[in-house]
Amino acid sequence: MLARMPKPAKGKPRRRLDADAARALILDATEKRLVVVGPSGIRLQEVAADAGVSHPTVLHHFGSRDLLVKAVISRSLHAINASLVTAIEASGGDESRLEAMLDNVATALEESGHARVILWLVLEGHRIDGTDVRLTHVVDATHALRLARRPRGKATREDTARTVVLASLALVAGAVLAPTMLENAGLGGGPRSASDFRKWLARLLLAHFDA
Amino acid sequence: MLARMPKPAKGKPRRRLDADAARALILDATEKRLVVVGPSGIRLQEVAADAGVSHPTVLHHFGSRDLLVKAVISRSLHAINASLVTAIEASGGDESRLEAMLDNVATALEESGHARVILWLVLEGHRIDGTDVRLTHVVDATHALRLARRPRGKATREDTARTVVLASLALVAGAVLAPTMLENAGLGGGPRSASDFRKWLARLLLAHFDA
DNA sequence: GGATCAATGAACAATATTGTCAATAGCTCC
DNA sequence: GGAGCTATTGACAATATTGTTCATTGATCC
Repeated sequence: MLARMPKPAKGKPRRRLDADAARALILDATEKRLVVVGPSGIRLQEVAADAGVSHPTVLHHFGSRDLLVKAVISRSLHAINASLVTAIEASGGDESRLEAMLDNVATALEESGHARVILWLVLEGHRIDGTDVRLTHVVDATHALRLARRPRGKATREDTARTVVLASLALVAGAVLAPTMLENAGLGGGPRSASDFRKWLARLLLAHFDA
Repeated sequence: MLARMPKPAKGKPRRRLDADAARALILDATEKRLVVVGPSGIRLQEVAADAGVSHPTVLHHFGSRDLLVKAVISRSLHAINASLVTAIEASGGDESRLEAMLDNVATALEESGHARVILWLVLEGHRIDGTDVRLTHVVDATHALRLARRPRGKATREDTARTVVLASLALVAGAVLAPTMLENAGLGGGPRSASDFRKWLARLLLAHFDA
């Protein structure tokens, strides 16, 4: 007895999207939370509210909170990969434009909070294997350019790989703590300081390539 | 009526520490959690279990979860500062030992998970102002050594500051994602690879100083 | 030994969060 | 218009987490 209270027959209009659109909408909201609070900070109610649905709807489309998180992580990693590839390719093959390339990658990492996502994932112990982020391609391309620029140089691929790793570390970490560190080191604050730092880094790396 | 059920007079021996010892014990347990799961991942029950007390005891000593987290963050930042200072001082003033210094700082950042704590804090939006971490001192010391080494050089303090920032970014970020990145870049995995990378970085920075 | 003080924990309360279920309501096809 | 499908949601359940209360108990002081 006392069957579940039937609805009072109120008429709040209900929108209905097809499954794919709903999933995309929810994933968008989830990704925003991912950037800000990380995987473990994602809350179904907040995601649902941001997406403009109720939280059972989220569960209906993704099965569980865990599956939702996995889905958004997977989608984010693909997006990160794509944005990095385009950022690098947009800089052209001219390595004298290394500065522009660093700027492109840096903005790609900062906007949409991709750098934050990478750090969240690493801190929380999620695996980021070669399927997700491909550094070897960057290394190969960079090394080819380097050899083309200095045909007689005795630059090893190992050296180029380490240079790429250094730049990656600086850009990923820089996206979240360069402001703090630059300010703290006596260099000014603001985006200008970070931009100048990248410019300086580009010159440093080029000088290393030319050494 | 029905007053709270009195204890069944069981006799589990109860240890009793003075407040400072208890606080230290609890802070130790909290810091371990901080390194692994970050500030927002700290749970009173887990901390209490690790410390061997009940969770009301934790609240008794710290007032609230938030105050506990603030206390452990404050203590961790002081510890980080101290360990970095000793790591740098232990490397001596000889800048040809830059490699040793980078190794010392790197191990200081990795052991006890100090690098992880720094990144957790930045990601979760906690302020790390100049009171906590002092880079200007490192910059000043480094610049003085640089000038002493190359008295006629026209190295600016700005350049030295940027070099220090680059090294800091590489070491902090490297502590958590160097293994992934090195492996991903085609350089091997394991601590050996990271150590080689730091050695390479030391040579790069010294070369820059000598340029 | 006895009194006093503080640390401790069992039980409870309150809220947050995830997940379940069944009824409702858009949408498409006929 | 009607039937079928399923996206949607209100209500509920179950657990997790933080915080409170109070009796107990270890330690110190006299």
